[in-house]
Formats: sequence, C-alpha cells, structure tokens
Amino acid sequence: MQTLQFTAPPLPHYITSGLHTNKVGQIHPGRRNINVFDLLLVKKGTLFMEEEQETFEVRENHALILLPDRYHSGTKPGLIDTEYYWLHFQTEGMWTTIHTNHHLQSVKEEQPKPPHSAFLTRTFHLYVPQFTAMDQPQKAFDLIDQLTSLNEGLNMHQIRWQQQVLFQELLQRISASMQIQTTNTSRQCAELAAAYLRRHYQEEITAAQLGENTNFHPVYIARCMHRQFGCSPMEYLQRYRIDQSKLLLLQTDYSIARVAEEVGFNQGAYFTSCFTKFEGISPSKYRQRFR
DNA sequence: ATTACGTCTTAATAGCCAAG
DNA sequence: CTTGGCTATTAAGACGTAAT
Repeated sequence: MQTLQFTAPPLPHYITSGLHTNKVGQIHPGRRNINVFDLLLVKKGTLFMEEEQETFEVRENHALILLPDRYHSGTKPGLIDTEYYWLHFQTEGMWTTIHTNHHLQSVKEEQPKPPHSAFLTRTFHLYVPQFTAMDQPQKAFDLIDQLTSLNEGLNMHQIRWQQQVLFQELLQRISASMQIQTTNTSRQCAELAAAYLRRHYQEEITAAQLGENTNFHPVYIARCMHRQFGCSPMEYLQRYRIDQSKLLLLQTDYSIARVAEEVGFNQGAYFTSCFTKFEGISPSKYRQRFR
C-alpha cells in the first residue's frame, strides 16, 4: 500500500468536486500531469483504474487518490453504471509517497520545494492512504455533497473558507480509515518506541537500547514503526533531530557544530550532510534565510 | 561550514519459528 | 490470524579525514 505524506503547513486545499456516473461499458479517460490531486470516491459500482502500471479496483465505498504528476487511465469498462465522486485538491507544500508494503523498499520522491515560509513554524505531517476503504462512507459522501453544492452559492469568499474546513474533515476521515488497518498493539509498540526516541534524541541511541527500554525486540519495533509511520526507527529519530535543530538554528546563535551536538549528532560534518539531505538546504543557509 | 570519499559499524529486513 | 522473537544477509548509516 502507498501512503501520501503531506508536510503542513500549508494544508492541502480544496479546489472543486462533483458527482459523476459512468454508464455501463464506459471507460475512464486517460490523462497525464493533471496538476491536481484527484480523489475518487465510489458510491456505486466499480472503477477499474490504473496509474503507471499499478492497477486499482475501486469498489463501492473505496477511495483512491490519483497523483498530479502521473499518468492514469481506466483499464476496463464497468459492469454496471458506476457512480462516483471526484474531488480536486492541491498543496503548496511538500509531499512524498511512502511505500508501506511488506517487501517494497521505502521510495521517496521529493517534490520541487516551494519557498519555505518557516519562521518558528512547527511543521507536522498528514498521512493519507492512496487507496482505502472508507470507514463511514455515508459521512464522506455527505461532505462531498456539501462541498459541491456550496459551489453554487453566491457569497464566494465566505463559501471558499467553509469549503476548506469541510475538506479538512474529509481528509481526516480518509486518514483515519488507514489507522484502523494497523492493529492496536502494534501501534502501541510503535508509539512507545517513538516516544522514547523523542525523549532521548539528544543522546546517542542504538537499536538495542531502544529495545531494552521498551521491552520489545528491535526487529519487532522496526516492523511496527514501519507500519505506523512508514519509516524506520532511525529515520524517525533523524527527522526529529533535524526538526529540533531547526528550532535551535532560528532561536539561538549556537554554532552549527554546537547545534549538531545539542540534537545528538557527534559530528558537525555529518549533521550538515543529513540536514541538507532532508531539507534541501544547508543549516547555515537555513538560518540565514529564515531570520 | 560544507562537501567528498573511503572505511567500518549498524540497522533493516526477509524469512524463519513458537505461542496464544 | 496476530504477536513477538531470533538469525543471516545486505544495504545504509556513521565516522574520520581532508580538500574546498
């Protein structure tokens, strides 16, 4: 399964939506680089879709998000009339895809970076499954119905705002449908380990230590965290360290080496390379630019 | 401070197995 | 069918060092 990770702020925003019916035998048209995310939510029937070699059978109550930079098309005609919602949205922020399948390695495709407006911004991530069964489909249908009907309203600035709120709720619902798929205990294990990492990020941490302190086997922890967060424990730790370092860069005058040390890096040079890898810009440039 | 690169160490993961 | 552990393999990471 693939998960979309959005970095927020900025939040993804709603553009437009509608309800469409494909007659029996009708195939979804193929399109490339549509430049928006296209959410499909099937109300009745099944859509047979394909996106760059990956095929999806989007049945009733299932949601699929087509990505802006890929080619997609229908693979075969529907057996009955197929009724589905479509919704276009977009983000100004960064986003990546994460493969959470068993044997697929995690592949990141960094999107071109928009100007980072960070000034002590606390960023966070939204995780949204690309393809999922909706938990309470009727609620999602209602939301899109509302969104769509608002488009016909008059008081546009009011309405646009309201639409964004509704859209956020919809996104949340789609995201929540994913969390049900990971079971309780494995989530707990992942959260426990993550909490430990966040508490001790300033120290040197090994996988074995993490295991001892959480009373789980390191291998098992890695599996749970991958399910829950779509990344390995060490990658999680690094992300957190980099996040903390960003705060120090903006709030203090510590040298780069000092910052590196504060967030748990033993080597200044190594810190710089990691920071650049994640942020696409070196620590000192980051500091220069954002304060 | 940053980048580049070689070396050594570690973690991730597949693929087992056992127990509930 | 899920939890949880163990091991071998291998890919990735961390570090030392030096040049820019």
